[in-house]
Amino acid sequence: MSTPDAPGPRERLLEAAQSLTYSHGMGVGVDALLTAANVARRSLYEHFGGKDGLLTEVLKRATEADESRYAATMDGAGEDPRDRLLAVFDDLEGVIAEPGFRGCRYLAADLALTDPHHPGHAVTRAYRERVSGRLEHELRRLEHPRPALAADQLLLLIDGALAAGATRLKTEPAAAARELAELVIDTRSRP
Amino acid sequence: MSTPDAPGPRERLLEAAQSLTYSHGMGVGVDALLTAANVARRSLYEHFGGKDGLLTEVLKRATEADESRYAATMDGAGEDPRDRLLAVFDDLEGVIAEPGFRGCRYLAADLALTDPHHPGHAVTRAYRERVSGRLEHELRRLEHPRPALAADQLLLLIDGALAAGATRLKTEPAAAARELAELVIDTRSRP
DNA sequence: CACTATATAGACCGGTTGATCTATCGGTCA
DNA sequence: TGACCGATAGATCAACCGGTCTATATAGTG
Repeated sequence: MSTPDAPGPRERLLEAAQSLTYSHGMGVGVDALLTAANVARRSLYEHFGGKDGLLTEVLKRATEADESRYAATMDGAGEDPRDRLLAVFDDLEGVIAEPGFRGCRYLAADLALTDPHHPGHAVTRAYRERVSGRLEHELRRLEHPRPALAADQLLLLIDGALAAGATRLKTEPAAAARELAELVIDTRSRP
Repeated sequence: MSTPDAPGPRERLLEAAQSLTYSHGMGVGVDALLTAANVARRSLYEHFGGKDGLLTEVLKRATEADESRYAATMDGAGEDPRDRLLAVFDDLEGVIAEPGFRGCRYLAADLALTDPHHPGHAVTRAYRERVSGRLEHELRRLEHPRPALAADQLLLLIDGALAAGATRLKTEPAAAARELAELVIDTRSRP
């Protein structure tokens, strides 16, 4: 007889925080989070120990979601590694075009969390390495001469496109990045 | 008989704010700024009208300094437009290697200033357009087939390199970006 | 000298921060 | 029924926020 939906306070808090920390930065007040999630103050400290714990968990959740998106995007492009890589940049266009787009959530988090020892940094760092690993994996399948460097370059293009998408509305960063991504991917040997 | 140095409170405040807003984000407290600058509280409101005014002026100063750096870097590379453009990416390596490097100040500011109407945004936007204009100017001198798009791509590479430099310590973003910049610059026609 | 502008130190304001607390409500299960 | 547990609302806390204030000190100019 229990309603299958009706997420608990922990879930509501995570969802509200995921949305608010992106739109208003990591500096959002606890009160705003609690109000948006309709959750008691105490529940935050019961479930996450404090604001930092909540923020860290939010980042973890976000990375999982984004990694799933990478996987789905690439799988949706078929088996060819080249198609799978370029699909990421095609998808970027939609990401940037989304209504409330404000750039890369993880870069914003790293810049906002001044304390270098904040646990959130480890989450974002690990995420980037996993994404880089996915890119490198496809490049290896293509027998790219420098898969590690090329993966770094593709990630650089992604970060650059997200930054440009957040700051230079008139440009078309996804298309610009995709064009360069093709050059990176199709490099067969040093010139 | 007046000592030529001994900057006034306004100058001291700007310098302290320029440093602290970069290392600790735009969220630094006014007290921290005043203490670091050794300036009376009132002076801040006399000279800048408030914290927002100070932050905006800090961004303005920073953009002027960075634009001078672009100009000096390019002029130091000689007359050839190709050399002048690549010098920017060579300089990037030094920028990223600086001790307290924390990524692009202006991207961080845009992400931190949640209010879309904050006057700081206009400063950063104008700065990016001027930098893009400098790049495009050199590309035109090279008779690049698509100077505007290529300038966007070079700026995207710069932002990507700065982001990677702040978040992925092991990689060499400046060199990676420079390599791609060469491809952008040397594009003579559509493939 | 006096006048004015500018800088200083620091008290003070209302509001907000993150965090801890008590008390109560509403189920579940024995 | 009654014990228990997660969740709730909300009072309360010290600390800090940006901003205004008064009073005093200093420097330059007439």
